[in-house]
Amino acid sequence: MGKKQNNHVKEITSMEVDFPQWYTDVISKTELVDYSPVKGFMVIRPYGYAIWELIQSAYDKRFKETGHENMYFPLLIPESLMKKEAEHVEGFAPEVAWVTHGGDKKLAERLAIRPTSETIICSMYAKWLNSYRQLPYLYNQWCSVVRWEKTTRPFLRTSEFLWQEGHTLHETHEEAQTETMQMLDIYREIAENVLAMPMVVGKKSEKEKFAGADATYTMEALMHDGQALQSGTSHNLGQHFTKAFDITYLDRNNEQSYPFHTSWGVSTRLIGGIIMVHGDDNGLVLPPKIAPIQVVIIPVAQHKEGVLDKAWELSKALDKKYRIKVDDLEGNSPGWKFNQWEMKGVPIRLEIGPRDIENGQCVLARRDTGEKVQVSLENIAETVGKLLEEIQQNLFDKALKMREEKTSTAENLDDFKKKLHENPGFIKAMWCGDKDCEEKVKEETGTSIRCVPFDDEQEVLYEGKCVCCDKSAEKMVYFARAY
RNA sequence: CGAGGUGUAGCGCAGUUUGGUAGCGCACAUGGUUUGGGACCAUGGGGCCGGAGGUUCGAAUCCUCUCACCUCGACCA
Repeated sequence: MGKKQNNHVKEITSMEVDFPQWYTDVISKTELVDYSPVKGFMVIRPYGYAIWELIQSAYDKRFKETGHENMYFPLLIPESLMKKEAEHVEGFAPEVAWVTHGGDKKLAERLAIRPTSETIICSMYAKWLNSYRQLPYLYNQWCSVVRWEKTTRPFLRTSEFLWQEGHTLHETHEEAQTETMQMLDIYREIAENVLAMPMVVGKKSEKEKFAGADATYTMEALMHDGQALQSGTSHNLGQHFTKAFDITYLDRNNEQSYPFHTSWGVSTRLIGGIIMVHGDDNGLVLPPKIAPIQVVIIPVAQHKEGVLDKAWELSKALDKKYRIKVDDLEGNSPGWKFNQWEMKGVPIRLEIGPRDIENGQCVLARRDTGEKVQVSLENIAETVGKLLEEIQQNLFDKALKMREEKTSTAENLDDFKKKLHENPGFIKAMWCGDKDCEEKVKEETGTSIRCVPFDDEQEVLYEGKCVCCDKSAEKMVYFARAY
């Protein structure tokens, strides 16, 4: 695996040596993003955007299968609307960007650039909803939102990010709860099956929940450096917003009622997760299902008779089912191309040269293991298909193994600090449920409660007490440092 | 917002201590030889040194201010 020291080649910093630098190197050298002229705002380049489009379509498909429709609301929200739900304003106030002028003229009322759209959407739902017959409302929008962040990192925390936000209304609290859980499930399903990122799911603590929610549920992934990434949240908003926005309808008993409300979102942050979960010292490793290029065909000795023709012939045999690229650029050696596409995380490299053509075979190299095999050109589509599936599965398995290796159990604070220091990652511990303890742990260890697993995934780790105090422990929770 | 760091060609850097008007590698362009793990030769184009002010005969280099970006903390998807 040793890389040649070559001064004209841009190297990626080793992730062991300097993880943040590794991340910055990877995202810029693979041309996923670039920094824009405005602080905190990133340009998503074609290769990065292609990944987003694939993530988007995987989620969008499931949203639609579960009855949701897409819509679009304006970017700007009047200040008066923003202020209607008290907790919500308070939570978002510090990071809202405001439009104050139209041309040279000062506006009568400031307009918020949406940090999230609950308020404006509720204001419209209030106009539209009259009867229980219209419920449930199952709507979603794909858009970007702006939150004026102090420190930013591409994909993980930017002042503008792309996401989807679902906003639904229901007749009953139970129905809203079912919806909230259904969407969390879909989030996890796509994250695990498509992005190959194993998730820990559960409920947020009161301290960590969304501003204005009854309850927030989350999926959390563990990165290579042992930090957790909140990867998607689903909120049961109860009637906080529907009351604040006076959304009423005539219910089955012919009485005016407030509906129950949910919202849920995933964002371009997922791309950051994919990079940090699967990546290695050679760069990106993309799960086949969201790789913009699944197979890159590299002709070897492409000037020789028949090589390029064969490469294109193979491309045609594969491109009905898979995303294929033939790298026939002259002037770059095959070796250079191997390294380039490895860095960009393409799952399979197909090498085809005179020798292969003579033998009716080609070489397949997989990105996840580096393994190279010679395979027959007959049934190449089938061979490639199987290998892509294998890679997809292997990436999930590897990520799960990594997470398990980086998950420890702690019985008390000293134990906690020791484990965290020795093996940064998730710390499972029992918790009494008090905010004081939650804050104390945070202060002393720098970790927060990432989630409280659901009952069916609860464990009794050890007999007795809260990790932080003498009270009896109510729940097992996951702690970690987080992005 | 607190601490540290960096701004010189598209990218990576040298030059700054000891001021004299900008250099290297890669990339790019053209021609040729190459091609199974980051090829080579030749020729060529491209920067006023983040910005402003000051000191000086003269500033990338010294001084002052400022801006941007990166990293680490505190806060948040």
